[in-house]
Amino acid sequence: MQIPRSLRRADTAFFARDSKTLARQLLGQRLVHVTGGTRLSGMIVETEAYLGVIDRAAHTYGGRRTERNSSMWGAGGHAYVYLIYGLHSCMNVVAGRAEEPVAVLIRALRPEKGIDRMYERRAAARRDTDLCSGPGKLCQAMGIDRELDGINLTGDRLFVELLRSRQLPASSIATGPRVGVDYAGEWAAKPLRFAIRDDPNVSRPPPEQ
DNA sequence: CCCGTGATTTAT
DNA sequence: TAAATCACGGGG
Repeated sequence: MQIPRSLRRADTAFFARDSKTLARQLLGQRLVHVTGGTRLSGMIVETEAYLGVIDRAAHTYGGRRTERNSSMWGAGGHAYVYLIYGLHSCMNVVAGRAEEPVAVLIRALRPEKGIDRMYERRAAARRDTDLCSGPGKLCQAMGIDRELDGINLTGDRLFVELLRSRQLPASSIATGPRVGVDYAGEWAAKPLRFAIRDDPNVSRPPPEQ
């Protein structure tokens, strides 16, 4: 089968931008994990931007630099994967440049390849929209865990395929406050969550603006 | 609504 | 060294 010429991989330059722009730019692109000789993939339909040292909701707020968040301090184009609530992995795409600890949380995918494998990994899922409709769910379905923390996203294991060269029109992007950051004061309300409007795989539709 | 679950962070 | 926290998900 012919691979479309337009299908290129996101490179270092693609990731080296501010996290808010990258969060929008990632919508409609494809996340791929090659594992155990098989390919699992899904189209990114929901993201959140984390703005680094100024952002009270970010793990790097105030310049915090710990063993857990060290991937966020590296160059853009690497993964930041961490465990939350002792149970669930969450995957971020590190944006910007080294020493600028900004990232984009991947919150939901539309499952594409390896859907049968995803069901095997996620016993609780009843339909396709249960597979990747949340940051923990998609990591479980895609087999992404802390072993992949710090991995280079321009390599051959975990990467982004660009399905569109332009970002989606603003009219098809829903925005809203980020999820689960109520502790973050004024930063909790900022519209830093982005989703493809009306996509059934979104973890929860952002409130109407 | 509540609760599991445990690494990480922060307080003492 | 101890306590609190937590970018979540599943089951009532």
